Amino acid sequence: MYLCVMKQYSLSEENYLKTIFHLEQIADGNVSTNDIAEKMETKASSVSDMIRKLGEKNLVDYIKYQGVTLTDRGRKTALRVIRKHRLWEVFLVEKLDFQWDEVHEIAEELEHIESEELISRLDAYLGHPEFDPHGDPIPDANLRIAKIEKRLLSELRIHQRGICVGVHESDNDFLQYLDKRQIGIGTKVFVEDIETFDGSMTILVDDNRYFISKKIAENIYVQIT
Amino acid sequence: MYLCVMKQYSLSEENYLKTIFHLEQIADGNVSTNDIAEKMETKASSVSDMIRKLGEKNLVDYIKYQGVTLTDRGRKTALRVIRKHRLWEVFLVEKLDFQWDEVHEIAEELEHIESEELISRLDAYLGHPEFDPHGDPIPDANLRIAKIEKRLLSELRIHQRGICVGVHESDNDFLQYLDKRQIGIGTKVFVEDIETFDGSMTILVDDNRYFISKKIAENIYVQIT
DNA sequence: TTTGAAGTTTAGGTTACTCTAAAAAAATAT
DNA sequence: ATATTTTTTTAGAGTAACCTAAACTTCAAA
Repeated sequence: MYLCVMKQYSLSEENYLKTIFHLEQIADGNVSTNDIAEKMETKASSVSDMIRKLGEKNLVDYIKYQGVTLTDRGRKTALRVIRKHRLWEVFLVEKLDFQWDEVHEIAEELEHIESEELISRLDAYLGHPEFDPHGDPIPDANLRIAKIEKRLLSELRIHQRGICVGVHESDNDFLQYLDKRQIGIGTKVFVEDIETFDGSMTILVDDNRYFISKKIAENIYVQIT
Repeated sequence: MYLCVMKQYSLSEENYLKTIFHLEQIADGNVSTNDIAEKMETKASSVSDMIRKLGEKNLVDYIKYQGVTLTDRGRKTALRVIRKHRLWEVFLVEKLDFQWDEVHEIAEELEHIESEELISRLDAYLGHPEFDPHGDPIPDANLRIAKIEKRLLSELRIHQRGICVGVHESDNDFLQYLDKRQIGIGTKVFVEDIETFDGSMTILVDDNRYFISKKIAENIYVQIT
């Protein structure tokens, strides 16, 4: 019996699949060429080329001018990469003491290391974590991914309480902004006041009172408590 | 003050430098195109192309038809890659419980991950190891590499004792051969007899007597005790 | 329903790396 | 010293990924 595990997909292909996966989560329908190009900081023509190729390999369903959707195979491949990315992030933070705003770029590289065995051992070594340092769920070995009841902090009403469970865009500057205020995954927040004019909020975190813009509130996920 | 750490060299360039470094260790003079081609399992013409390019980038000194030597810059780059490779091997064996014959291929990929910070933290996490699982010395942060008094087991004379400190070629089959006989780094061996005809040896390891061919003995490094 | 703008694809070119085949240089044997 | 073999380089071409510019669809406003 032969179990040939060879290089399946190129670095570039994996990155496209990952991006398409993320865009599918937001825009419910087909993902457009332009959206992919923007997210990947490349040109639409390059994207066109690549999705044709991904189509031929049965990783996406693609009709010209109509955008793409991942096939089952494509989605699984994307999830495998995302699993690796998030596990490495946990490793970097938990074992190597990186800050949560320092790990994304490194994990972008590590996520393309091939070995299945490596990932399964890493997963065990980390104690099968369910969430990465930004609160995003980690697909398990069967690529099943937890869905949690979360909503944006900006959706909370006055005097509601919540626990911070994640961030929307993990931009480094934003993560540092949170760090400075000691806001992280698990932090309890209380909405003291909401400015109806611009949607900005006054929140209580531990014994501190912070004034945050709507844009900030739209970037933090909470679970209502 | 700006410290711009950008992608210095391509995966392919790094692999060439590493190979040239290893070949320089063996053949004392210039390294030939053909030797590089053979070691890298590629064609001499590809090598010619690449060393011209490495020459232009001041990573090797290259005179046509005369082979190459690494420049200081080239050697440092090679050592940086080797440092990463060996540290990752330690990680895989010590933390993820891989066997010493399972780590080479994975480390071949991991060695190209960029971040200096990552390596410095990994190094600290592993306790600044001096040797990798095969007994090869790990260059330190300043790229200094330990030299140890080692010689091939085949060079020992009858009735001499030694401690196994490394292997010459870490071929997987060979490593498994050693595993089966419980021979590893630190194992004490005693040369009971040498067959003058073919150089094969009878050795004592713990309470076991093994008969090994000259080829095997030429692949094991020992320190005489 | 046309028409212009926006979005998408195609055509053709660039770069990095690889290859085969042929030419050139160096080493070796006669 | 010349001929033959080996080694090395060059020439020319292929592939993957990217780009610009031009052509083609689609969509939406007039």
